[in-house]
Amino acid sequence: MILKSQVEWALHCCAILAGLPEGRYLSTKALAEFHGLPKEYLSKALQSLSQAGLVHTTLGPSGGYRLAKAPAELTFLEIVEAVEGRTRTFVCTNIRANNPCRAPGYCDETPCAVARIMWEADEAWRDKLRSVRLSDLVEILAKEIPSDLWKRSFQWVLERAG
Amino acid sequence: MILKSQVEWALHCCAILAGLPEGRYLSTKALAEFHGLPKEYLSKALQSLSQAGLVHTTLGPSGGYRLAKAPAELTFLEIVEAVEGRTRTFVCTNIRANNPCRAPGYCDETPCAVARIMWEADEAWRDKLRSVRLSDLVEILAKEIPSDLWKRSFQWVLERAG
DNA sequence: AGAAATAGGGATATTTTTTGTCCTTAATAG
DNA sequence: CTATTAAGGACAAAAAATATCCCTATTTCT
Repeated sequence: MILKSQVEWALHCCAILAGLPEGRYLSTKALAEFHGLPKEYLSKALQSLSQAGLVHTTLGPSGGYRLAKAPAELTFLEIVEAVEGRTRTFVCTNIRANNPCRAPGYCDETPCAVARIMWEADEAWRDKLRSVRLSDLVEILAKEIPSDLWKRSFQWVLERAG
Repeated sequence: MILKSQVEWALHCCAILAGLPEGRYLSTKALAEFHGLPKEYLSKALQSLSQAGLVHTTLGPSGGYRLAKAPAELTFLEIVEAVEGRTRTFVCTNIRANNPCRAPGYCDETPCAVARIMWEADEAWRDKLRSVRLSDLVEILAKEIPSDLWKRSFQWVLERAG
């Protein structure tokens, strides 16, 4: 069970978009080139962000993506779920229903105990992701990325932002 | 990203094995029949439990599986990891290394910040699973499964345990 | 000794998911 | 009018999940 690589891509892209000046847009092409990713496929991840309402888009030359809200209002969970979906990581197929000792028409009232426990763990994972904001990531990056690289990257993005 | 169905199977099988009297064994055949699962494939999940040292096995008629330790000493995490593996759910492909602004030979000192955050969430998931023991599950099941069904199931298993 | 049942594990097949490419359409900027 | 963009559908390739089949060594029972 491994998350799609698109999750990683989306998070890094959002980090870049977080640094974009107000009202400007960055294209799939620029984001793909910056991260060394296949443009067409990255596009699917960005479309997921768009459909989830996390980013705004514009068409035409100088078009592209920008965040739909402030980095402090955008959580990791929102980004992860936009790409990966909201279905729980544990799926209960209710195999207890196959127990040969059960009465034929017997119907369960509560979800399976195994599933409930697994879902609690799933929730713990989501709680953690919900507690981290995009702005937290940007703060960390600003601290640990060498300032010259940080500046050059910022400049690189600005030159390509519509 | 969804866990293998074998995880569900392994958890349910361990719950059954937890009720097995000291020194007795239950076969793949019985476990598969009880849960309505494909015997050959379930066998792979049980082999994973065996390789992880969570269960003991014996060969021959009356052979099968029993827990290698008390249900109170066996955590959900151990079972899940035995089947699903111990690799983290988020894999970092270090796409920051593709940044065109980086100096050619530049080498990162710390893991990517995005990965660190995702791994923390992964740890939260594992922490939760580690906090639940197989005996906790058995307690819950004992409470919510109708007592006649519980007894019949126990009997069913006993009749097939070697 | 022989027959039957078992776990272990290798080989293979099928299905689903992930990853990726290609192309068309509508919108936008210059 | 042209170039560029996002959106999205169709399709292809690769990887992973889900099986199935078969052989071997071991154990139990007769």
